[in-house]
Amino acid sequence: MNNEKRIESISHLLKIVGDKNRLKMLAFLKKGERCVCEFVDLFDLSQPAISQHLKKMRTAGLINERKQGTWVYYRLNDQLPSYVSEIIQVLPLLEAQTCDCQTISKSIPLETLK
Amino acid sequence: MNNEKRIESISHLLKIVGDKNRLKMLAFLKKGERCVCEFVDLFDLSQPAISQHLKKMRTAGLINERKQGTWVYYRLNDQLPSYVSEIIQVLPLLEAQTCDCQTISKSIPLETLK
DNA sequence: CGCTAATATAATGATATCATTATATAAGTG
DNA sequence: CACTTATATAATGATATCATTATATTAGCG
Repeated sequence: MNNEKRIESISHLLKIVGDKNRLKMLAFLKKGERCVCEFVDLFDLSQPAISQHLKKMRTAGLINERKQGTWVYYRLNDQLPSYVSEIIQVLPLLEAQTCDCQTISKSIPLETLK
Repeated sequence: MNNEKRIESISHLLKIVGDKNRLKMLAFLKKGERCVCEFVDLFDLSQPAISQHLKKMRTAGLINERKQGTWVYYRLNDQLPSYVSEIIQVLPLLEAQTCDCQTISKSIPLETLK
């Protein structure tokens, strides 16, 4: 890849990572896999906005998805470019703010309840 | 600084760094201090556009300036956050494409010619 | 199979970003 | 001090980005 293309690809990835809400989502994923509905509960954004952010990050290779019935789980890609890993490292851990039992039960896959 | 503010400040910096032309400018600064006129010669951008990009990067603390007569020189700040250093490290070296003697003489401070 | 819940996509409007042209500032020079 | 050169700032238009509302899709369930 020539320099121009290389710089463009870095730029593209940094634009995906650089959005405030997406950074928060990445911070939220630091502790592990999360269900879409957890983002919807935690973030002050509409469900379509969440879905679109997740799609951008998935398309850019930042996160991976796993579908389980109606639910979709996302996790950090473990093969990220070093400079992206470094960014994620400096992000604070972001936890769910409130202990909303309904939310939690919704986010647990059926199997684990059996 | 709370998590929200911290994430916002990271986001802000990544947006400054994430622009394609600014990334190229940072790549161009990897080899050392450069005069504004060198950017104007090398980049396919108007002089005001260059000036505005440099200002954004200076305001964000990415680069430092040194004025010498009419000329203004910029260099990478040597105290960058780790994740920014990492980005700059992976940038390819960007050199002036053509050996334009007029350009070079313009960019050399008077003293060095005496 | 019809209903509900979870998620995705489409359409659209608001705002941010970037580039350009025009103009200002400030230093050097005859 | 008028003129030129280097750089910065202002004004403005084009495009990109982001959020919302509306709608589609898909899985599970009675």
